[in-house]
Amino acid sequence: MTRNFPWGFTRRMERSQIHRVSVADQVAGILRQRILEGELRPGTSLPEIPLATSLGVSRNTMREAVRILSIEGLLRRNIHRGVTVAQLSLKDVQEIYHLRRMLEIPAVLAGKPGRTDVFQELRAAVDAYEEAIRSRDWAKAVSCDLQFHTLLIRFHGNRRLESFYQKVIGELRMGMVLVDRSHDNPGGLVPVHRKLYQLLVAGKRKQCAAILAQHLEDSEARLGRVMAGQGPKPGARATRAKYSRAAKLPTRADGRGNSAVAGR
Amino acid sequence: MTRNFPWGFTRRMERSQIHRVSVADQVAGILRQRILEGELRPGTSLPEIPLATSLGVSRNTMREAVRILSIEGLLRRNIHRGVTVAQLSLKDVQEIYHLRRMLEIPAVLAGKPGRTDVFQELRAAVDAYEEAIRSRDWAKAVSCDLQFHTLLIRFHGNRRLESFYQKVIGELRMGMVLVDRSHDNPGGLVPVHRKLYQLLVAGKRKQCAAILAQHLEDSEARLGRVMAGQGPKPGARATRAKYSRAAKLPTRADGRGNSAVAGR
DNA sequence: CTGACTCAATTGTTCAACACTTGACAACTT
DNA sequence: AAGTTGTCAAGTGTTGAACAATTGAGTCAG
Repeated sequence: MTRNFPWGFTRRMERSQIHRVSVADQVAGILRQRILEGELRPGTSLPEIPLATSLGVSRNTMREAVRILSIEGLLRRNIHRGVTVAQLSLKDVQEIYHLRRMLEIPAVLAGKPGRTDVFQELRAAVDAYEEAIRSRDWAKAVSCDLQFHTLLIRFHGNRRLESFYQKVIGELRMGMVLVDRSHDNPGGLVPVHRKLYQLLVAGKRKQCAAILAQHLEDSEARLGRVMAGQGPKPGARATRAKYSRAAKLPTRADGRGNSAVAGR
Repeated sequence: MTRNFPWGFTRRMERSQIHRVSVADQVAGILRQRILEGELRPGTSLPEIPLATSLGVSRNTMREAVRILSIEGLLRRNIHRGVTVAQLSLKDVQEIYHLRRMLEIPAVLAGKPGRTDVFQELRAAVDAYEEAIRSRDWAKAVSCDLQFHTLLIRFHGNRRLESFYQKVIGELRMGMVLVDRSHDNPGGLVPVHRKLYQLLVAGKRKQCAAILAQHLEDSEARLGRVMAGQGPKPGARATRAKYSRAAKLPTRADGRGNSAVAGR
């Protein structure tokens, strides 16, 4: 239904391009990105006022943003004691991998050859993964890794499940930045993903599921090892976040510039 | 670690019983209850200011509560157009039942005889269900029904999964109040639940799973029929909620009375 | 060393004001 | 009459300031 207009726009463009997200959502998106990218480490304390002024928003707006993220599980809120970036325990990791096995394996088994769209995206994710490894961009590599698995979930064709899975994967990513760049074999997982993809397009679902199960097992074991290694450091707890007034949100008067702020 | 004190309290009681929930959470709990009980029907519009004054809280606090519920999926927020109680579509119902099959059936299959605690709670849920039917308390009956299924999920032993399932079930309940009291055979499901319970304690998991699958199938079909029957009524859309200043939150000066407000 | 007290810092909550959108209605044009 | 353009009220988004409540740390007498 995209009607064409003489001046070259379409109705659809008019609606979709215009920047129509609340400031609180944008702030939440920025914080989410910083947490997921590891700039804000688990356990970091986030006082409202400095955080708000550093982003150039009011305290109320910042509180809304913080609330969004604490409901999403990225922040932990202790009443009258402030919020901190959530911290994954070993038990959390076990729970998350239990979920992954529970959701990803049936997803693979349900992956019908008809979903060519998903297959294409999977292929793209594997390629991007390989490219990220080649250029030693570890952060992007992690993203591609998780993107691949998120796409597997799509075979279930269930929006609620997909958003739940993304939330879970987000928590995991927060734990993985704790692993930092201590990857022992960074590129080792590309062939695994490629193999999974090939088995999938070949329709060999059971074989694919078996390899996936093994892959998840390995992945959990590796993360578990790293987390056990660098246990809780009581001295370094409650790190205070440093703020720079550099990255401010655009004021309304400044214009409606960057629209690529929203998270996920 | 519950130390006893001369005046008869324990440390644990001191911490847990004291009313230490933010007002916004309480407000969210109240609204959640009203939505889930059907007092606020799907599609109802909820303007901030009257809603805030009717509960005796400030507009900001009400916005906090609304934010919580919209992230939970109970409210739908249209920017600059206000919030409405979320409305389930037929597709939503299909999605939810897909999830239920996906989560409940493996849960039953994973139900080991060792979980006597869960078995006891299941038994209690069935009994309460029967009692609710006997006393024709349909709202409570629905609660017991859903409580039974929530307990099944506990066999997975995964907190994240359980909270996700509860959220999904909450949405479903919102749809079920739409069904209203049009239950054709109200008590018909008690024997099914009892049968499920018995098969479970007997360790006959596969048989139990089969009956559960059938039960979910029937349940989805019935809900689908009812929803198809009373389709969207364009005239009755955007109903405005009526507010009575009767039910106000206790002011701080009034005391720290009711602590049973928090949701879930 | 313990316990009571003080005090600064931070969070929870409220209030009032302004900016911005939206939907509806009246006025206007053709 | 139909469509377009002002106008306006109602409601939401955001801000800034204020006050209440809680916490954690420091102080000081016993």
